[in-house]
Amino acid sequence: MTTKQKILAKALDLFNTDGVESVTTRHIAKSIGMSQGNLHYHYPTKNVVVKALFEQFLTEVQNAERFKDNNFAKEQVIGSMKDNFEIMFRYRFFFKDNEVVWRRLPEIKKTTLELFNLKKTQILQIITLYKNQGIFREQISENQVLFLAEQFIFSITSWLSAKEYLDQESDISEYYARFTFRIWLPYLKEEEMRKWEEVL
Amino acid sequence: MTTKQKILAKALDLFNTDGVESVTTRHIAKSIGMSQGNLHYHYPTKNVVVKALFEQFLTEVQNAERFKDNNFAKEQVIGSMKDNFEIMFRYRFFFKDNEVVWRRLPEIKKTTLELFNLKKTQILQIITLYKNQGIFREQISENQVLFLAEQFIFSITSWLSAKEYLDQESDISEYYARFTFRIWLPYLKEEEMRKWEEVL
DNA sequence: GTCTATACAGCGATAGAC
DNA sequence: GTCTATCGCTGTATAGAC
Repeated sequence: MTTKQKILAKALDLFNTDGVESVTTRHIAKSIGMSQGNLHYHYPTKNVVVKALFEQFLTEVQNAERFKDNNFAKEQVIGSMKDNFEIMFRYRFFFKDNEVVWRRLPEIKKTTLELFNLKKTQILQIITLYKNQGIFREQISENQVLFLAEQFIFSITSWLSAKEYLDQESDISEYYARFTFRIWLPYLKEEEMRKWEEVL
Repeated sequence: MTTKQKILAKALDLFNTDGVESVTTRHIAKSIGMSQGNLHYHYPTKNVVVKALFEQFLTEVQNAERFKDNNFAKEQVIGSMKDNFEIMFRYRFFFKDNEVVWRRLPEIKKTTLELFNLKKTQILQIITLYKNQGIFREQISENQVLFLAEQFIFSITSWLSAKEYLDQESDISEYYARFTFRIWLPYLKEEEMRKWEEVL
């Protein structure tokens, strides 16, 4: 593990537990056992550390992308969601303290919104596919299906903020992947609903 | 308007737009046109200002409580939600920057969680009532109804964080009150669904 | 109540020796 | 690469005059 990697790992750890605004370059340096001056040799400013972490996050998300082969089976969807949630959880300060980070580095806000817009497109694709396969109830209006997509995005973007309010679970990522997936159930035809409930 | 009120009003304004962590007592004092020393005469520390704002918020929420007469009609529920959302929006830094506030003042975290637990009890009450009135579809499992309550809480607690990710609307509180209410629709019997859709 | 002045701590960041 | 020392700045909080 290089010095730069050590810095990033410890910074991520501290940002997640104590918050970006209260963790200083001094804290990071001290808890690795290195001088603050040396840290600034590797990363000239605190913002550069944050940016480096965000790059790391983006890379991990891209590597975890599962839908390259256009396989949108429900097990695939729920698995992909779990992957993404797991990564988001490791970099959770970007989402729990998003406002603080965004004020410091507006370009991170921009990229994050772009990323979730991409996810939204994917979800609409999946919904349309499912719709054509006839798994939705006929009584569900067009409007309500679009609403389903919004709810989905809502859940994906906000589960980390909501975490504190709902009852805690051991495996947070797993829990919320299933939670988010459960949104679909009442929209499905009865026989589909049962099949999906088995997966959850 | 007393000096203390002026300070609170301006502090709230600045906290909402620039974030608690970056707004200083100097900023607040300067933008009212008073000295920083004087501000500290009225409120000894920044945390006391935050606490005073939270007290104000709690008072407003209590005064807006509509369910004292146990009227749980859907128009009443949606109206109450709009009221609450409107208040939350005015004090939005407590929810958008909740982590920052909670790190500074853990007692605010405690009270906030208690408040939403109360809301959760209310919602379960309402759901049970509606269930007994037979408005839910028979196919919906017991589990799924409990899930509905969780989703509801999820929406109520996180709409301000999610705001940025979804498409913006002019009247945010109104928009999200309806958004949250729409969660119910696919759980309802067909004739009820239509009646509810009219309200939205 | 309101002001000015000031003490003090902690921050990000740099300089220079090794 | 790594260290120590230090600068400049900003934020919180207090003291004392009016």
